[in-house]
Amino acid sequence: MTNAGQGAVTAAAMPAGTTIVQYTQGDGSQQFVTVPVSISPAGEVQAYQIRAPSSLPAGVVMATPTGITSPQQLAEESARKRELRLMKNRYKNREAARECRRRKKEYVKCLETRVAVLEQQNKTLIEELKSLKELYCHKTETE
DNA sequence: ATTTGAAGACGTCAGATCGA
DNA sequence: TCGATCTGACGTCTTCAAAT
Repeated sequence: MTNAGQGAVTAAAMPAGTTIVQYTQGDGSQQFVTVPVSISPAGEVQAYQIRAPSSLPAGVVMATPTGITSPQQLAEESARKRELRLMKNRYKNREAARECRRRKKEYVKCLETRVAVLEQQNKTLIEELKSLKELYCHKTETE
């Protein structure tokens, strides 16, 4: 594990040319993503350096390449970028879906509460109408 | 104890919407 | 126009009660 210093980020080397990047979110929770990198036999990250772009959420860092020249490397690099972007999208989407479901549940709960209140009001009004009718009938009978 | 079906939670993708 | 966000739809997994 190496610590990049920005937002408590750590990276663990994986066997198949990937690394697991651990990052801390704004709320302090830990998240993990796998990122393809080239690792030297000594376990050092060779083709990437760690930096923290402003477009990422607080605590998230992204690996960027250094010294890439050939078209093949460029293609690999864009594929890696695409993969990283998709991973980020998936993560955000996951969170958004959770939040969406939470809001939906809350909304349904609110509606149910409103239905209960309105049903109670309806009952009360029916009772009131009933007693007023009785009162009216009684009055007309005595006249 | 095992099986089965319903209900709920979750992750993912695609499309809609909105603000810069 | 483009990126970010929201949400509906779909498939999968888990849990739990009822049936066998």
